[in-house]
Amino acid sequence: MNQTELVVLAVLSVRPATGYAVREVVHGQLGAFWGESFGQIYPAISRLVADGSVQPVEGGRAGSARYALTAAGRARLLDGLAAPPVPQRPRDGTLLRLFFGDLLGPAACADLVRQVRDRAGERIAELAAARAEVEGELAAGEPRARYWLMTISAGEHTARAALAWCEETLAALAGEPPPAGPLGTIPR
Amino acid sequence: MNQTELVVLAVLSVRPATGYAVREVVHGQLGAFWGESFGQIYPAISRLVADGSVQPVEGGRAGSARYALTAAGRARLLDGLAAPPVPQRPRDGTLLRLFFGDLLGPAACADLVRQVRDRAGERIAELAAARAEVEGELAAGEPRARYWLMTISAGEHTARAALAWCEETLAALAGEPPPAGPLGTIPR
DNA sequence: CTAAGCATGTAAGATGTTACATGATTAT
DNA sequence: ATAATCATGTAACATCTTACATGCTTAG
Repeated sequence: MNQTELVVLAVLSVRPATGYAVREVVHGQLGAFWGESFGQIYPAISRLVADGSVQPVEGGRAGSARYALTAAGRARLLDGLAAPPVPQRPRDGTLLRLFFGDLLGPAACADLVRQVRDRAGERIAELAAARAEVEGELAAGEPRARYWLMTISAGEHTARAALAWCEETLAALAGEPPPAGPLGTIPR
Repeated sequence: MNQTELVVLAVLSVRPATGYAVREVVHGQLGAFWGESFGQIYPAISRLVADGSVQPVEGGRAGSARYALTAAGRARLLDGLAAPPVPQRPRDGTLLRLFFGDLLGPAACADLVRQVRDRAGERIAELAAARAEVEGELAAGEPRARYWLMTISAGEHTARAALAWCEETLAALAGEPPPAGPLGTIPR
């Protein structure tokens, strides 16, 4: 089972849904740490139907199909969740550019860092809103909300760390301008 | 130009190298935020030779070729670095499993978090060693070291944030055991 | 000599993105 | 009506991993 099939099974374990709705959940609820496109989700659902993990059920609008987990699908989901997470290949374009910052220059580097900072700021606001909502659901007696809060907290820690790093790095980029040799010093 | 070609050009901008040595640099110096396999690097070098960005030069052992940036390659490198970083699709298998933590159970979730914590701890140690080395190079007059330290600092902030989140999350997983209804309370 | 490390490359298959094509339903 | 949103799917292409096959060089 691949990662896309795993997340589709997980989403369908909550309630039956159309392919479109699965993607909505992935973007909305899991978007902070997971992404899928239609081009992956629809073929994944086809495979899951073919292997009996999932079956179409009533309840959608005409011309659309909602899918529900079968018992076999639930078993496969639990297997997949129990397997160790697949590590993701690291690929941070900002840090790559910063590592070769002497080619790009300090001003362009500062621009990149400011973009990271701004995105982290927006992210913190989004996560605060999500936290408020999920805390409400927890208070309303939704026991899974306690797990949802852990993932929100992960995002918050990460975003705050990014913010702190950005401030530190912007100071470093501004405070020690490139050794362009101020008049009076003799570069050698 | 794709991301692999960009990083190959960037590495070759430092000094000419074999494909094998490019990969060594990517793993060793950039490994904290970038990854490439031979299956990507060798074809990328072929394409860069074909389009004149890179050319074979003398200096390797027999049967191997070292490659150097051409003027055109340097121009393409600067273009590529100036382009906005390509955002990476998020895919955190640990957070996915935690989000659906009620399916996996609190004990398995705690195991996952402990693994993240242990990896973060190792990472902090590695980064401390890297920092010491790069600070030495900065003191020895290597001006690019100041950029290298910024990327090390990013790793440190991220790893410390991960550590803090893990401790918090382990406490949450242990402190509020699953609402299995202690004797005396009436679940409804 | 022989093992470890240096070095190159390809082929198959998995994975993932993007754009396109199509059409139903709902709200304004 | 008509625009926005819901909904499904495919085809082309790009990307990436993994395993395999091969052989040189250097240190012990």
